Amino acid sequence: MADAQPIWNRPARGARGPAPSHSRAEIVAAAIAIADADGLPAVSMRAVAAKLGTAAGGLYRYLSSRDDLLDLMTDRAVGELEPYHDTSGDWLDHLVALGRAQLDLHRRHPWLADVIQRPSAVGPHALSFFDRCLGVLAPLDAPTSAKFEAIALMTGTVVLFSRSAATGPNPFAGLDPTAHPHLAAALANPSDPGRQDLFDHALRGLLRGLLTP
Amino acid sequence: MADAQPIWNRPARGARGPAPSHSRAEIVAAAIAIADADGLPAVSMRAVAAKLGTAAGGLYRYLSSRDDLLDLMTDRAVGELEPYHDTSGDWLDHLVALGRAQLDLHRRHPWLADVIQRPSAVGPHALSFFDRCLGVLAPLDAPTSAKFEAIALMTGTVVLFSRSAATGPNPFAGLDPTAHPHLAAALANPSDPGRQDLFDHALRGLLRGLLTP
DNA sequence: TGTAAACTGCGAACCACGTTCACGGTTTTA
DNA sequence: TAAAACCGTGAACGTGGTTCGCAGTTTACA
Repeated sequence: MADAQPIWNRPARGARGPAPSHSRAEIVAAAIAIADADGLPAVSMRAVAAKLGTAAGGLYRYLSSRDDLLDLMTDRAVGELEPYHDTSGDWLDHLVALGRAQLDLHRRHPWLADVIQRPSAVGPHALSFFDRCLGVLAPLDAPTSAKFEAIALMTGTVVLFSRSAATGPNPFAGLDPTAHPHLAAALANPSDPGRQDLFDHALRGLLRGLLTP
Repeated sequence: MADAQPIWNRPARGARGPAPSHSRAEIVAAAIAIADADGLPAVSMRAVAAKLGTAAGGLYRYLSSRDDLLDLMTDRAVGELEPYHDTSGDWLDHLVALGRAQLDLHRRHPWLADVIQRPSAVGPHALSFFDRCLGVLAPLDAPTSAKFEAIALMTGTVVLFSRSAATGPNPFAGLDPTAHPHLAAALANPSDPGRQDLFDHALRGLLRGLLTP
């Protein structure tokens, strides 16, 4: 009953009692270090507590659930996108640059793709990012709903490319060419252009298609 | 060591011994029923086994892990998209129609969004769907990589809309207007056009932007 | 100043989960 | 007919999130 509010609006500690040995920031940092090194499944309460030299149950003095921890991790990582420098020039260039920064962030923290979609993970830094994108789009005359979709799908594109970079060999091993003729034909000719600016090109096309009449 | 192959290439049973009381199809149907009713976390081995009136350990005669079960569930659900009727007319209209069918599928099985991204979930029906999309795009003169991205992002759009329909109230409750001015302004004027064809419009814009020079 | 309330870290415990295993019974192969 | 392969069962293992009681510590208040 103590957490009717999301964790960002909850105070870290009360007034009485001894000073805590740790802090939310310290716990979140340890959890992110584990996730960066060994992946999200390795982020167990016991592992995080062990990295801090404490017991698992003690973490619940600082958070009320593992989901809270994931939310804090997410928003802290998103905070690495700041500070945002000033807006100038074309909105499309600017938004693509924001998307590329987001992609870099996801490459640094591959676990982000697995936690970022949960609604509870929208924290203050995520709001700042969202607000920033809307600011870039402000001079554009497009319906608000279209701008919302565009930003959401930009993140979707980031997740897509981040995941495809982290995945192993393609899942099309040993498929039947007669059953899937078009797929076989497409895989036959490796007409990949420069893999470098594939992301830029895709994101540009997406945004232009979504925000241009 | 028995499952070096993905589960679709593994035989269901051996030659000797008594006839099995169940089948993979029956198990998958029970699991899907549970997921549809109570969500993906409710799909535990024990719950699926209980619905079949058997013990949890017995399921491992048919599958080798819970991930296998999720893979089978995914591909079976994707199979509901078939049969595909003949191609005719504009490629864009056709692809949007495929996307809408995909969205209907995700509304019927909201848990799909949480399992569809895993690489191991690409089964024969998913390959058929992919091949079908490529067939629709065949007359189009665009690089293969662009077509792949477009199809992947189409699925991303479906997941986005499916999730936003399933999510509760918006996560922008009680935000600080001074900290996020653009966001507050955007939320102030409810300029939502008809929520009906929002998906169609977004998907059209996305595909056109991605596949048009 | 003293006492009660609120807080701290700690460890044991609970429960659910995925998975394994030995067992007795059943069907096929040789 | 005997051996081999398979079946379902139920108990068990290990791990995970979470709860709880305990003893010690700090603050608020009379």
